[in-house]
Amino acid sequence: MKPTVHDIASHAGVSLATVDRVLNRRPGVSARTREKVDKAVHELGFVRDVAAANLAKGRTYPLTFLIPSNDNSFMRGLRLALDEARDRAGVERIAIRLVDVPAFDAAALARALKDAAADQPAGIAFVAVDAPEVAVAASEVIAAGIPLVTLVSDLSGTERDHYAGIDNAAAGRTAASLLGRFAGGPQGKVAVLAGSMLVRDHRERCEAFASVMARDFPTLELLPVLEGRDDPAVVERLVAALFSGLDDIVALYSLGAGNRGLVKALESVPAERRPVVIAHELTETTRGALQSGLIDAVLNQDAGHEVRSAIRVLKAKADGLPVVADQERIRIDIFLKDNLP
Amino acid sequence: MKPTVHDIASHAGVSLATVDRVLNRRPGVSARTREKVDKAVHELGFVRDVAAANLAKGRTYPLTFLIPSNDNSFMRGLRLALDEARDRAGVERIAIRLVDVPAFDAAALARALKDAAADQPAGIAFVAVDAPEVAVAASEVIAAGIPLVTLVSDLSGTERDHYAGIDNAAAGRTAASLLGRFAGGPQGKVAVLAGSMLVRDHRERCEAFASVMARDFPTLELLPVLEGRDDPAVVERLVAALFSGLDDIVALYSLGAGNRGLVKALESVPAERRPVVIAHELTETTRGALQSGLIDAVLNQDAGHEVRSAIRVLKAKADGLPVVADQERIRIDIFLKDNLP
DNA sequence: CTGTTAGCGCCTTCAA
DNA sequence: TTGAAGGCGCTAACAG
Repeated sequence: MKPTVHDIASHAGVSLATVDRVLNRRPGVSARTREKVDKAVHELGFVRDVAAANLAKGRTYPLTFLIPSNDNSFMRGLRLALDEARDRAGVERIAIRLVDVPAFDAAALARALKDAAADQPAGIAFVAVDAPEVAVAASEVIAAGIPLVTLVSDLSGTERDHYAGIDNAAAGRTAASLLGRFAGGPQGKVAVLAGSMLVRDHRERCEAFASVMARDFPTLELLPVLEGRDDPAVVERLVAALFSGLDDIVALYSLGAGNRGLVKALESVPAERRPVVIAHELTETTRGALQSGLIDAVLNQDAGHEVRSAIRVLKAKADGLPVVADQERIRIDIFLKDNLP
Repeated sequence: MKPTVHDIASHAGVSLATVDRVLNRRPGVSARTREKVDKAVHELGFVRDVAAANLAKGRTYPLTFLIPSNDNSFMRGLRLALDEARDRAGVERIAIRLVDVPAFDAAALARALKDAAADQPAGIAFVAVDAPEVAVAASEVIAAGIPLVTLVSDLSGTERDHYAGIDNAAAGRTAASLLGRFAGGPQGKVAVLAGSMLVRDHRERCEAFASVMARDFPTLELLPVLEGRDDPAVVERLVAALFSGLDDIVALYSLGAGNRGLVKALESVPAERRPVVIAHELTETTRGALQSGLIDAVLNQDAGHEVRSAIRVLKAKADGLPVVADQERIRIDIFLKDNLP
């Protein structure tokens, strides 16, 4: 039978309360007593029952999520995932507060971080804009002892506790490999469409993509990166202009959001001139485009996984528990029309 | 504050025990009382705290896993995943019993199923061999009221409670799409290497692969399927023979296991004659082959996810709780050299 | 058929 | 610095 605190107590010859103090590293225990308890814990192989502990504590974890108020499917999916997490809030003893933040706005994000910290939540998760002022605000949060996790896009040069998102360099490389091999022919131009170079995930995807293209498919020519601000309207304009100008574009990598605009623009490109297209995030739009053949592959990050991972990590940090890095790695899903879920 | 059984009891004007009886659908409650309680539950929006319930029950779930005693990396991975699950056994209140079963042996599997059922575990998970005698044994397990889950490979024509594995038809289609596009040229032969057509996962992959190849890449010629019994030695022999005989094989789809043999055989194929290769399961071998360029893509199912899913489902079934189908879907991971974890 | 009572494993006052 | 006692939300004897 699994040993309990009672077993530890009797084995160490102390009371339950003392065992509890030692287990939770609370003060008011003599060194000798502490040692006795530690020894008993070790000898009996005691592992505390987290469920029972939480039950007794009745503790809930107020968590704050800062999400860009960007109206694209991915962010909507993220919100949906948060709503679902809320539904399980009771069972998991968490209380999620969702705060909207203007997109790509470092100053606003920094402010929001400080405001969130003022509430003293058990943890904060946020989609980072990679700017110094955000880094400063993040450091303050950490300094205040509040666990901090970046979500979807990471922050450079800070000691955030964890990053819940995909490896964006790997995503960029994968896109390049697929696109290069799908394109087939050795000649032609390749367009790259990003949201903003201000966010680290886009920058990383872009750089990795470019480097693999240069190495493995040197005869394909990369066009200058277009920034669509993850906004369908802007994206549509940019892509339409692109295809009305040039006529030897063989492939396009859309590494940001706003693919509604991309698909619209692609629809009016004559079928015989349509490029190989690789995009990010599986949404209604990209799913439809995959099925109709307008898009060839979609790289996806599962917002639900990211949210759940962020929550697990924040709870663990709040409890001072270690996180199993391996279990928290967010996969890059690759979807073709053939393996749509 | 979340309502508890106490709130329900006082709201309905009954005792705790009665509330408990109603909640757990135990007999010995008058229809009127039951209604009163149900009404209170509904009105207060009561959700029972599963953690507390389990604590009180002190219940553990003895689960039996039947795993083919096949010595390939995937099955070893599955065993590893089970070991890890065992480590968390205490916390999750499960006790896993692992039973080895001869591979591809329907009679032995049927017997093992009956034996396992005789122990009256809280649930059974098994890698199915798709044969009538197995179906019969499975029906008996179900009839005995023991939750039953197929793992990795499914069973036709039975009412197993759940299948914890990937969509193998989707995997076959995906392999065909990638292989066809990677192969580039329109001419050449394509080899298919399976483990055994006795298991449904291999059959499904094979059929789906063939049908997409026929539809989308009709000029590539499919060779007859080779059966390597998931055994590296057999696989090596088959592939070596294949390449010594024919000289216009442009691609190969390995849909089973035993890829150690495949890679060995490929290594001795002259570089300029090496085919596009798509294989299943990310192992040390396939990872190395991806990196060295011998294999172009690997489709993977995460054994850890499958085991954890099977456990969750079996527990839920044992408790008569519903399963969130969506959350239990096992993804097909696609790995290129660029997105190796 | 219904209620009382004593735990499950842990944490937390309150006293000593 | 230590211990005793009560309780978290739920279940399970055992009585009525």
